[in-house]
Formats: sequence, structure tokens, C-alpha cells
Amino acid sequence: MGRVMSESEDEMLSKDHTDSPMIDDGNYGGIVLKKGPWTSAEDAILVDYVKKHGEGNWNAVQKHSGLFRCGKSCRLRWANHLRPNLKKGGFTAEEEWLIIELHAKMGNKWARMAAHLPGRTDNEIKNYWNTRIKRRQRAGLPLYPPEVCLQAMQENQQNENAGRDDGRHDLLQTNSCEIPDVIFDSLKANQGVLPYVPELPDISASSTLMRGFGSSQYHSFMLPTVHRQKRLRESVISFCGYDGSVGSEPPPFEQTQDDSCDDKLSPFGFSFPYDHDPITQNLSPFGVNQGSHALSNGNFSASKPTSRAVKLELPSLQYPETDFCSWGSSSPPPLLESVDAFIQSPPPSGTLQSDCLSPQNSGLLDALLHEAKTLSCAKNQLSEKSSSSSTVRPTDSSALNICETKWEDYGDPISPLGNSATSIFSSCTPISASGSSLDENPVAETFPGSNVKSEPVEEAWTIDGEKEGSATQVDFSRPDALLGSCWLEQSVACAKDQSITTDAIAALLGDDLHNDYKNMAAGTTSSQGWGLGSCGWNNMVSVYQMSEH
DNA sequence: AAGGCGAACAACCGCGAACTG
DNA sequence: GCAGTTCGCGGTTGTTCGCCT
Repeated sequence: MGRVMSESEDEMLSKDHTDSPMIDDGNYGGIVLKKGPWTSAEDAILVDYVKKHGEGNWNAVQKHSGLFRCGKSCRLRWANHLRPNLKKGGFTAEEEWLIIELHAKMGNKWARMAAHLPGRTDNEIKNYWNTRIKRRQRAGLPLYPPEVCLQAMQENQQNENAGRDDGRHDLLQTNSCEIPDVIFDSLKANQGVLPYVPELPDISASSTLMRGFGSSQYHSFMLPTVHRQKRLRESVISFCGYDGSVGSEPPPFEQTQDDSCDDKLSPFGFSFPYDHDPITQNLSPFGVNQGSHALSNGNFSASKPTSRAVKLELPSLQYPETDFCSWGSSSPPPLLESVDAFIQSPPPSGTLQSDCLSPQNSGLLDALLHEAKTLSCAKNQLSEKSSSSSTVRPTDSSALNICETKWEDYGDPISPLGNSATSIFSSCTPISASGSSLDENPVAETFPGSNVKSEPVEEAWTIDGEKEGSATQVDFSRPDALLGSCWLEQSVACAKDQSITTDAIAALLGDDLHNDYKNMAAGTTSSQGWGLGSCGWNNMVSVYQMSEH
């Protein structure tokens, strides 16, 4: 049996460490290994060992040095703290800038990035980046300065021109920086990553959504053998790619690409076919060059390609679990996060099946409509019982059961896509010169009861050389360029029975949002197609902000 | 002064690639 | 070729510290 490290033994290792050590539950070869913070005594032992034996063969460290640490722990401690030539202290401005650039090119390849920063460890860089992401996201600021976006775009453009032969590999590898892993299937041209996208909370679907949004080539693309969760995600792609089978209005691809992208997107050379929003039309947020990490967010990490199905890596950002079923009573529904829920929702089945669209064909949209209608039904049933409430009550067992059943069926209460949303949405988000989008949309107006923390907006770019993207006139932090103008609007456009749709979406949004939504839908889908009215915009922002906080 | 909160940092865990016998 | 081991990487969790109320 394993022997538990005795008090005296531990004291020997941690003379200067009075805290009780964490002892690993398991034992390794009869020795219980220690976990938790390293003591200086342990450090000394490890340093001494490495001096004598050199790096490597870390599992032998424990055997030969008397350290009660596993090899992995030893390696990590050495690499991150004990290794000579390590730089201590905060990152310099130059280093920060380099990290940003490297991340724009490499994504979450911390080790590779560390190779470009002598004396810095991948862990340091990773921590720095993650905290930076959170900080900037909270402040509603873009992750990347426009210069970096532009630079990466140009490089990627060149690479695309140069290396289009196989269409998927080595697109970005001709950079001075090695970018071996950022590979996308050639099918996904123009998909995905966002040059300038608003920072929205946790719309996990975003990476998928956005890729699909920009991709007309993704029609009905779904492998039958994919895991069902994957299939769901791909159904999103299918939806976003605007599967013609949906039987709804085709997106104005050609027109849009002609009139808005080529001209107005000239700085970046990509296009987003859906953006007819008069506000954002100057720069389409979607449809970036494939493979550009710069324009995705870092968390849309440099995924290894799967042959056809898109591998969706989950981001590192951690968000609280979305309680899809707990909308309702006091707070408005977390619309954006609910996208996750819908994405994750299984195809409609049973008695509450939607009559709108085929779930197999329409993917996210159908899931949305189905769920919305489901909620709407639940709501209506509730209303029959009590007409006083206008929102789905979270305590209602029927509504809850619907949700719970679906989560159970799919086995993942947390959206597997859930976190990636930030990635996309939090990447390059030029702040309009006129001010932050958050500033212009006081949440309290929309949700008087909500307690939204109004955080002072950080300067656009705090690192030297970073400066506010004043050249960009469009505020792309506006989510209407994303969910508003694309996802919801498509939902509306796709629905043949718009009254059903709006009712259903009202169930999602809550009645507070419903009227605005109807205005939005009526005012934009008919004439402008994909825009979003100011009411809708306000709601988006409000929901965004609420879910952000 | 105390508690809450978030940022920053340290460390662990799981997975996959590389290596080895 | 294959199984076991080692190592590295990226994601996640835990801890500490400082600021604010």
C-alpha cells in the first residue's frame, strides 16, 4: 500500500513552508506524491538534480532526488520557475506587442509564442493573454489592434495567393512566424474568422456560426457519421451557410459581395455577404480569409484540420454555465447564450415539433424556431393558467423539463461551443471614434431592473503603439452585425410564418424584447434585408451586457 | 478592519505526439 | 507494427494579493 508522506518528511521538504501540503490521493509506486505549491527546499533539490543530471527524464527525478513530485510537476517547475535565463517581472511593452502579434498569427500556440520571447514561458504568456482577453472583453475592446489585424490580413492574403494549391495546408506558413497549425479546409473559403467583430459574450456558436455565415460553400455540408454533437454544430454551419433546402429567401450573396465587400472592405479584402446593415455595411465582419488567426480570436485556436468536419476546439475562457432553463422571471433571457442552447438542442421530436422547417436541413435556425416555439407553447400553456406573466417562468415544470430533457439527451449541460463565442466576438473590434458601443447603449433603459456594471472603458490600446482604431468609422462591437443582422434576421427571413416566428422568438426574448424584435424584424427584413433596427440593437447590447456581467 | 471581488500567478490535469523497446 | 513510456502542450483550476466598499 502507498505510504503517506509523514510529517517529518514533509517538514524536511518544506522547512519554510508552514502550510499543510497537498498530498496526492493517488500513489505512484508506493509513494504518495505531493501536490500544490513548491517549497524552496523542493526547488533546491530540483535545481541540484538538474545541475547534476541535466534536463529530461523527469520521472527519474522523483526516484533519484527524493522529491515527492511527479515528473510532470518537476518539469513544469523547472521550466516555469527554476530554469536559468528566465525573465522575471512583468512583460515589457515590446513583449506585449509581440505577444499580440504572435497570437494574431499563431493563435493559442503558447509554446511557439514563447520561443519568440526569450526568457518567457508559455505559461506566462498564456496567463497574460487570458487575463488580457478578459480585461479587454470586459471593457468591450478588441483583442487585436487594427494594425495587427491589418498586418495579419495582408500576410494571410499573400499566403493565400501564394499557397492556394492544396487549399488547406501551409496557407500561413510562409510567414516569418511559423504558423503550421492554422489550417482550414479549402471548402471554407471566406468562412469564419472575424476581422472586426464585437465582443459578445459566450456565444459559443460563434466560431461555427461565423464560419458558416461567410460560407456559401457550406451548404448542406454534414457528414452522416459525425458524432451527433458535432453534427449539430455542423448543422449550424449548414444553417449559416444558408442551406437552400430551408426554402427561405436566399441570401443576397452576389449583390452584397459586389456592392459592399469589394469596395468597402478593401482594407481587408474580404467580404461578408450578409451584412446589409446600413450601419455596418462599410465593413463586413464575416467572411474573412480562411485560416487567418489574426482575425479569428485567439481562442478559435489554431486547430488541426479534420478532413472535412471542422474540428472545433473549445476555448480557454471560462464562463459560468449557462442555465438555459433559468431564464425568465426577473431577468431577460440570455439571448446570446441561448444560441448555445439551441445549437445544442437535438432535432425536434415528439409532440412539440415545429412545423416550420426541417430540422435536418435548417440546423440552427430550425433548432431555434423549434425551441422558441416550444418555449412559446410552454409559455402559452402557462398563460392559460396565469395571464399575468408575460415570460416563461423558470419554475414551470413543463418548460424546465423540456430543457432538462434536451440537456440530458445531449449529455452536455454546458455548451461545448459555449466558450468559443468570445473568441470570435472578441477579436478585432475597432471602437468607433465616436465612442464605445457600450456607452451608447445604456442598458438600464432596456432593462431597468438589471444591475449592469458599467465598467470604465479601457483605452482602446494600452500598449504602446496601440491606439484606438480611429480610422475605422464603424463600430463593429455592435452585435447586430453578428447575431442581430445574421442570425436573428435569418431566423425571421427563413420563417414562412412570421407571426409564428416572432411569437416564438418572443418566447426566447421575453416580451420585453418582443415588441422591439417585431419592430426590428418588420423594419429591416423587408427593405434592408439584414439590418437591425435600433431597438433590436439596443436589445442585443443589453442582453450582451447583461450576460457579460 | 473586514469582507468581497477581480487580477495575476502557480500548478494540475488530460490529451496527444514522440520516443523506445 | 505495437504497446508502453515520456514529454510537451493547452486548458483549467486553485491560490495569493491588492483594491475597493
